[in-house]
Amino acid sequence: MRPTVYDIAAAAGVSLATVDRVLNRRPGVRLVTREKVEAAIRDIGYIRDVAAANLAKGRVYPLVFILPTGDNSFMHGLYGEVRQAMARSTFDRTEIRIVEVPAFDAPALVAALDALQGLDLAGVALVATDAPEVRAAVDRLVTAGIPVVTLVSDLTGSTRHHYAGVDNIGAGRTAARLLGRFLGGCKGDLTILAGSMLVRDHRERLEGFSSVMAAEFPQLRLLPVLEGRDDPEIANRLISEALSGSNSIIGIYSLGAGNRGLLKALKDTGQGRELTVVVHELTEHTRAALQDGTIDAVLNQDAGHEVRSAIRVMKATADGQDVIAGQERIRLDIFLKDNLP
Amino acid sequence: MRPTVYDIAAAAGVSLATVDRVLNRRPGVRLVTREKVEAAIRDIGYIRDVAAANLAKGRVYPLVFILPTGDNSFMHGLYGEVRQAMARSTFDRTEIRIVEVPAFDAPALVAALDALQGLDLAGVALVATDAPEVRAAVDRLVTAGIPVVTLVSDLTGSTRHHYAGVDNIGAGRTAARLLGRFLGGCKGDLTILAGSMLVRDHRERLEGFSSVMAAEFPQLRLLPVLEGRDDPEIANRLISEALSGSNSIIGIYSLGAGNRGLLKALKDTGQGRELTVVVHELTEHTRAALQDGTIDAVLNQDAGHEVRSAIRVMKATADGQDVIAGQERIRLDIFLKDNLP
DNA sequence: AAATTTTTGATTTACGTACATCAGAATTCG
DNA sequence: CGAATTCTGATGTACGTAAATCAAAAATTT
Repeated sequence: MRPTVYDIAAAAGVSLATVDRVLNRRPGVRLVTREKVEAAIRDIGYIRDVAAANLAKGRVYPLVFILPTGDNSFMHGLYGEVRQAMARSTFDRTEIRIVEVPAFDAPALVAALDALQGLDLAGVALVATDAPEVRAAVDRLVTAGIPVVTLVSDLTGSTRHHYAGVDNIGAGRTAARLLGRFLGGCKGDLTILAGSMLVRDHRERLEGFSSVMAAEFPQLRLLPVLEGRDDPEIANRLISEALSGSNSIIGIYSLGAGNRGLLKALKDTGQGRELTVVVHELTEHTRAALQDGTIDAVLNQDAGHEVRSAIRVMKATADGQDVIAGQERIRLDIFLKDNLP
Repeated sequence: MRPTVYDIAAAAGVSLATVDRVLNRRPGVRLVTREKVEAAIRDIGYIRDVAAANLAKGRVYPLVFILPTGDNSFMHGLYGEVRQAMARSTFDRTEIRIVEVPAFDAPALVAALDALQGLDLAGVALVATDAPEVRAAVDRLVTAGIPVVTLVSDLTGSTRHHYAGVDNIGAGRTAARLLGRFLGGCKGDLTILAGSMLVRDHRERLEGFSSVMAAEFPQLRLLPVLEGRDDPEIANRLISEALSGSNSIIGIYSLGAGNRGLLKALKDTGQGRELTVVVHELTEHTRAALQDGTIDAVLNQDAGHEVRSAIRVMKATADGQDVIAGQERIRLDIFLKDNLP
């Protein structure tokens, strides 16, 4: 049988009350006594039964998700996953609140973060816009003792506890190799569509993509990056213009969202052209395009996994536990038309 | 606040004891009373607090993993993951036992399954060998009320509750497309190395691979399947012979385990030849080979995810709860040298 | 209607932990 | 040394559920 608080008391030769004082960092225990109890805890290998403790405490985990607004399928999916997590809140004792902020808007994000100061939260998850002031605001929350995890896009240099998202440099590199190998030895130009260079994930994908392209596929030339702000309308316009303006484009890498617009442009302007296309994020639109051969590969991050992982990590961090590392690694999914879920 | 058993009692106008009798299917409740209580449960939306219930019951989940012996890295990894799960057993109230059976040995598997009859188990997970007698043995366990999940390789037609593994037909198809596209328009022969056609997962991978090859890459010819029994020694011999015997081989698909032997053959016999290689299962050997360019892609199933998923599903099935479907889907991981974890 | 059986209620203990209260012991201070 | 302070113990309640016991009520049978 797993040892209990009673076993600690017996082993340390103290009363239950004292054990409790030590376990819950309550005052009124002499140093020598405290050490005696802590030694007993180690000796008998006591592990707190979190379920029982939570029951006794009536513990709930108030969590906040700060999500960007945006009319693209990926964000819709992310919202959906958070809402599903809210539906499960009775089971896992969470109380989830969603805070919406405009996309790519650092000041708004900072304001949202600072508004959380002083609230009794078990964790904050945010899709980070990469800016020094955001980093500072995150650090303030961390200093205040609130677990913070970044979601989808990281904020390196900050003191956030965890990042629940994919390795975006690796994603960009992978996209480059897929495009490069799929194109065989063909020579030509590649168009890159990004959302915004303000978010770290997009910058990193581009970085990874460019470096593999330069090193291993020199016959492919990268055209200047188009910024579509993850907006289908803008993406459509930019890609249409690019395709109309050049005949040497043989491939496209879309590293952000708003692929609905890209696909429309491919249908309208790219008609009849032999294009190899790799995009990010599996949505109903990209799935259909993958199936009908309009695009060749989709790189994806599982939003559901990201949200669930973020919640697990925030809860564990909140009560000082550790997590199963392998379980919290967010994988880059590569979808061809043959392995769609 | 979430409703409790007291709220049911009040709502139904009965005593706590009666509520308990209904909730735990204990005898001694008239039909009308039972229905009154059940109506109240629905009305107030009562959900049992499983943590509290388990605490009160002192519940543990005795689980059995039936795993094949075998000297290949994938199985070693699987064992390792189960052992890690055993190390976590205090936390999730499991009591895991591993039963070893010879690989590809249906009678042994049947014997192992039947030996579990009558034991008070919360679940059985097995790597299935696909045979009618195994199916029957699994069905017997299911009939006896024990949750059964298949791991890695499925057993369709049986009444197993769940399959914790990848879609192997899709995996084969994906391998075919990767090989086909990576080879550009080249014409030539492909060698296929399997473990055994006795296990469903290998048969399915081959089936998916063959169908995509036939339909979309007619310039590539498939050589007869080599069966290496997931054994590095045998794989080495078979591949060496194949490469020595033919100069028209331009690609290899290894759909089973034992890739250590394949890699040795590639190094010894395949020296200097331009081969495009796709293999299954990420191990230290295939990882290194991917990195140094010996192989081009690795398809993988995350053994850790499979084991954890199997445990979650068995526990949930054991107490009649449902699971988060998306969380239990085992994905086919595609690794290029750029997205290695 | 009495005797019997079946249902139901009331109450208690337990699971492992948290937390509060109060009395008594040990320590420190003056 | 006694008084004040700090520590420690003993005890009880709570969380939400399970499970057992015994008495009382209701239903059924005779």
